[in-house]
Amino acid sequence: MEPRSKFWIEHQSRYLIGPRLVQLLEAVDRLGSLRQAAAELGWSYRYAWGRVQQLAALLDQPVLASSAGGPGGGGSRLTAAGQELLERYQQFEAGLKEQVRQRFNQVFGNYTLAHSERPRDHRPSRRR
Amino acid sequence: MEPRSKFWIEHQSRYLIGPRLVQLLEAVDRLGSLRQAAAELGWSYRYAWGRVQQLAALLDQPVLASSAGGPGGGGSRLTAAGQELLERYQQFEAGLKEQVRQRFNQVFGNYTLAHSERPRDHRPSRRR
DNA sequence: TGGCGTTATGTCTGAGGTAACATAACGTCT
DNA sequence: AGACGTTATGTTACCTCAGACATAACGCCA
Repeated sequence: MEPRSKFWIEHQSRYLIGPRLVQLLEAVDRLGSLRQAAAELGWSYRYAWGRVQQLAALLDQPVLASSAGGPGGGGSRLTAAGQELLERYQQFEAGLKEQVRQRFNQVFGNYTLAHSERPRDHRPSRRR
Repeated sequence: MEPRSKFWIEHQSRYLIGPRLVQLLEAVDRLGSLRQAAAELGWSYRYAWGRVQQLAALLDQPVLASSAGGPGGGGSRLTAAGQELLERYQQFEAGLKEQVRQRFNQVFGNYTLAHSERPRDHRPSRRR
């Protein structure tokens, strides 16, 4: 048994950013290209572009500074706003998964799935 | 901006239980009827039943002890296994949301959505 | 015996999120 | 001029899952 958790941030009750979009921004930052970043995550470029646009619309400012054409065909870099949001989210999420894991171990450390125990009051072979 | 989080537990990489299913089990425990519990959460009985079956299949043992017919038309109670899983999950989740909120405030407490700042190097009116 | 409220189960639909397909435009380099 | 790799964008298809609909069976009670 494994604990799972997900953390994200909303703005005006609309999804702003979460772990997957952050992964995308990290990849763009590292690779300098939205297309390459999408490919690395196994996303379609179209989808990745849409996610970035959605974020930019909610922030009311661009997340990527992009150019089509030019050396290498063009590329995308993070804007200062995109960079800052990325870094803040990374700090936000850092360690939280570990806290979840610790609490899970505290609570479920001595838990055994009961089919390894002998059941006491169990009607015999009443399988549906 | 609001932090959001979700916690659940998997077993053999398959979804076992999370906040919504726990809500259902709590309601069954309180009301003594799966149908009434589903109604309280706004679920269809069919859907609630399916969720419980899925959990039981993964646990390899029943979660509810049910009877059709009888006083009140029948009903469902939690099995000991269901009860224990419910209680452990409740302990697991308790307080975690608060920890998330605290970390969010630490990291984003002084964050201002940038359209309230004056941008420095911004091409004028380059709207798409 | 018929009504009632429940459990049990098969089947179908709808919505959201993801991916795929198809273009167009851009700028550099050969 | 043409090839290349990128950004930009509309449209379509799909897949999962939440939920609805329909039906049967059960056991008490009037």
